[in-house]
Parts: sequence; structure tokens; C-alpha cells
Amino acid sequence: MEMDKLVSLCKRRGFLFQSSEIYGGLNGFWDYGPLGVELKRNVKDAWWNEMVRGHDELLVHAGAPSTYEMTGLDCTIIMHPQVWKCSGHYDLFHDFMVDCRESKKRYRHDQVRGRWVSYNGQRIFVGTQAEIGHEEEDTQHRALKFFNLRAKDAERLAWEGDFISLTKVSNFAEVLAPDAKTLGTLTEPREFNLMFKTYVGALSGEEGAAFLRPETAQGIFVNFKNVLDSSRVAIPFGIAQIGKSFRNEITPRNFTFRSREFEQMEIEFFCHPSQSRQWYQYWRDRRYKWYLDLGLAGERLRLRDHDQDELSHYSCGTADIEYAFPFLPSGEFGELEGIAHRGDFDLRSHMEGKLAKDAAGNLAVELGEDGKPRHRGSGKDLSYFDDQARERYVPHVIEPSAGADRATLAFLCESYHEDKVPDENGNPRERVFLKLHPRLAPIKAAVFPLVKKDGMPEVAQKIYRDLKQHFNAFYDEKGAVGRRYARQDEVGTPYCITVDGETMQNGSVTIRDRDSLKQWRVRGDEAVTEISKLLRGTT
RNA sequence: GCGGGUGUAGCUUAGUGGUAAAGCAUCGGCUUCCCAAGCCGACGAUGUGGGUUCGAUUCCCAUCACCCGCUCCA
Repeated sequence: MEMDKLVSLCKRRGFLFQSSEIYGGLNGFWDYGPLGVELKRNVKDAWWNEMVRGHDELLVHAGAPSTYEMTGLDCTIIMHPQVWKCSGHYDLFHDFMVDCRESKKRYRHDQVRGRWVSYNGQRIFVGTQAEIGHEEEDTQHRALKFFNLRAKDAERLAWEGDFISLTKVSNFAEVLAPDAKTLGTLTEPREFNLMFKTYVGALSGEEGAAFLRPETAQGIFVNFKNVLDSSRVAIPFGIAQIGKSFRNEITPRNFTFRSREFEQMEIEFFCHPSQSRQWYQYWRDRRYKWYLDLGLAGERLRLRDHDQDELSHYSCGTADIEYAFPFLPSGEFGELEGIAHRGDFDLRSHMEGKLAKDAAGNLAVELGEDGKPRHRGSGKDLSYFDDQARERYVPHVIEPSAGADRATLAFLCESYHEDKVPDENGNPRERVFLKLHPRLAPIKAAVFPLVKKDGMPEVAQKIYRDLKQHFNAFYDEKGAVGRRYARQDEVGTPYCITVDGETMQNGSVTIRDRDSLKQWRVRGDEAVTEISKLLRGTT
């Protein structure tokens, strides 16, 4: 499937528009149109209903170590700035970068090191990215080359002091960049903040600086105690949240795949440390199955366990659910959801302060140069007391974190089909249709009078109104019926009900199936029951 | 962020330094008893901002967006 066909269909039929299009658009932002909002809402509802409302806490589910509870939360997008310092996002997402005009490389400002050297009256700063221990070798080699000297002339170079960070250098015109041959190729350091910054309060000053959340998860952690104290849940249990997140992506690309404003569906599942491994396995498989059940059943979907070296410093296991999006090179997959075993990193960080691995490889509060915690925690006790076992502990966390927009996009890509159907003369004619799972389809059923006369519209309208009581239905009486079928196929409507001459005789109507084009007759007054049955049957 | 390419109606395309063309789609009417048919009519475009010019959609500059490659990717 060519991606531009889907993009074109999405725009033409009102699934997705570029944000602010009449002003020329805004890179990395997308709007959902009338049908897109229904589709995405169905995706989110399918998730919420299955994960939260429909969860049976009295039953031990297949693959689960025990029963468990599920509950929900909806927290703010802007939170206390300290949340992002303790979560690690502030340090990770906030850098100054310099670009090299010659080599086209980009460096973190604080990671470029170097040393001053003079020769023949010229003094330059030789930058390097070589590893500790190889810095001297690298800088000497490049300094010689720059001054057009031979190796035996090395002692004619006058080096000054020790290696220092580029942050200590003010005049970049004297800097030889790590991969450059000429001087002064680096741009001025530019602030590179992956989090959107904003200001709380009408007066904007740095003391009011805050961030739009880059993930919904932290809101769950900081409310852990509130949920525990207010809802009688007991470990093991999960807190689910659906909401917008924001990341200032460097290169938003590939339609909605990498957007700067996007929606997440996240669960933080809290369990006893001794059971966390099993729960991780359970959620990994459970979440994979969710996509399978909703129609991503082909080879384009896969579950991939991260290699050891891919894991975050705090994680003891992470798996991605990935989809081979058509815009990716053949053989490559894009992430739909990550299921991470996060241990007690998050709760402890919000208690004690931001954690980091110490020399012994254990998580400990990261200290600043002054010996105090680099980012102070809340100081609140977020441990859990199990009265049955008389045991107190900091729960471990399993985090299934899904992208609502990515899932929606994957469902669209997977559902796009072209085939040939016979036209009124029996000649094959190209048809485009979205083979969406009925549960996801924006419109569940369309109702047509075969022709706009002989009382058919009135009968069809009655059925339409009945259907509308139960689900999203669509009524159309204009033009040839084949065209009306085609239009519904293109937006993935699974069933069309048609009122014809026979309806006027015996009250029966036809139901047409989107995928097979098969038609059969049912009683008009049972249309709602029939369609409901069909929607349920395939769910 | 860098390099290359592309921007004409909702979509696909044509064309020109001097009134911007068509097909499809959409809307209205007629017709039509099952898969985009037919007839009549209607709506509708040079991404944005500058410059050159008597006149710019066309030439130049900038900008925005999209595509490809690189870079980045918690």
C-alpha cells in the first residue's frame, strides 16, 4: 500500500487534517476530522473498556499470577516542575547543542571537550569527542594536521592546561570542531528542549516556568498515594490514564507517527517485587493480544523483547509492540506500545530524589557537586503496607504505555484495501475500502432507500432513527445506490441496510456486508437487533 | 538541524510574463429497483510574504508545509 493513498483518503473523507492548514500548517501537529475523531475515540474506548471498566477483578485471568484490580485517573498536563526533575526527563530532555557547518554533525555542547594549543603565534581550541584516554592522541594528531606539521614536530606545539569542556570557551571562531579541518565551523549553542516550556501565572518569569508533560505516567506516580488512600484498592492493582502528551520532536515525520502533540494510553501496574517478573510477562502478552483482537493480525505486527543493552538503567525488562508501517523501509518496524518493567525507580525517585546507578550498580539518589541530591524528591512516603503479610515495601511497577494516535494510524494502514468489484454492467471496477474491525469503524451501519420515492425514504428513516439510539449510523438517499455503497466502503462502514420494493411488500430489508459484498434479508423492525448481533459476533 | 526535490480546485493532472484548462469528487434538479451509470446546472485553485515588471501562477528572494536522504530519537 502506498502511504500517500491513505493520506489522501484520510484528508478527503475527514479522518485527518494537518493542523492550522489554512495558515500553511504546523509541522508535527494533526487534527482529527469528523470520522477520525470517531475512529480514535473507538480505539480509546476499546482500550479503556477492556483495561479498566470491563476488567473482572474477581477472576484469575489466563497468564496472571493472581486476581488484580484496575482503576483510572485523569490528571493535569501541567504539573509541578519538580516532577520532571525527579522523573529524569528534565536532565535527559534538556540540552544545549552545537552544529558543525563543515561535518554536518551535531554535538551536545557539554560533551565536546578540548584543549588550547598555540603554534607560530596562533592559538586554537582543539575539540574532540574521543574517549577518555584517547583524547591526547586525537587532539595532537588533528592539531598537527591543522598547522600542517609532521609527527616529529609535535614538541613545537605549545599545549595549555588540561582538557576542558567546550562550555568554557566563549569564542567559537578559535575552535577546531571534533570532525572539522577548518576553524570556527561550530554554531552558537542552541537550547534543545524536548519538553514544551510554559509559564504558570500571568507574569512570566523563570520562577513560574513549567512544562507540558512529555508522558502521562508521572501523573500516576505522583497520585499513587491518593489513589491508594481513597479507593480501597490493594496491591496488585493498576492505574490507567488516557491523555495528551507533548514532545518537541526534532524531526516530526511520517504522517501522525511522530507528532509533537499526541495522546497516550498508559497503565502503571503496582505489584510486589517478588512477583513483578510474572506480571511483566502477563502484561506483555495481554497487550499484544489486544492489537491482534482488533485486527492487526498479520505479519506486520510483532512483539519484540529489548536486548539487555537497550534497557534503561532502571529497567529489568522491556518489550515493544511494533508495526511495520508502510512508510518505513522494508523490514523496519515502528513502536506502537512499550511494556516496561520499571522496578521501584519511579516511586523511589519521587520519594527520595532522582535516582541514578552508583559505582556498585545500585540505584541511589544522584548527588550534585555540592554533595546534596541533584533533584530533591517529595519526601513523602510512597511505600505500601500489606496488612495481610504485615510487610512494608516499595511496589514494583509494570508500565504498558501505548500511543493512541499510533494505534489509530496502524489500524488505518492495516485496514486499507483495494479490490475489484463488478459494476452495473458486470465489468470489474476498482474499489477502495477500509477493512476496519466493526468495533473501530466510525460508522457502524448506513441506511439507504434504494430509490428516493415510493415511500422508501420514510421507511429507511425510521430504521435509521432506531439504529442511532444504539450506535453511530448514517443515512443517505442521494444518487445511485452503488455510489452510496462505495462511499461507505471507503470509510470502513461494515454494514449497509437497504430499503427496496420488497420492503414495501413484506417489510424485509437487505443487509450488505462490506468485505464480502454479500446481501441477505432480515425484517426491517429487527434491523437494530441484527446489526447489534453482527457487531457483537465479530467482537 | 543539513542537503536535494515538490507546492495550481476536495483529489489527480494541464498550461502560460497578458482573461488559468480538464477529468473525478461535491452540491442542486431530472432519471434510476442493488454496487461510483446518464442528462442539465452550480460551487471551486496558482501555499504565504516580499521583490523585478505596465502586468507575475510563471522570473528572483524569503518563509511555511510536504516528500526523499542524512542527523536525532527519551
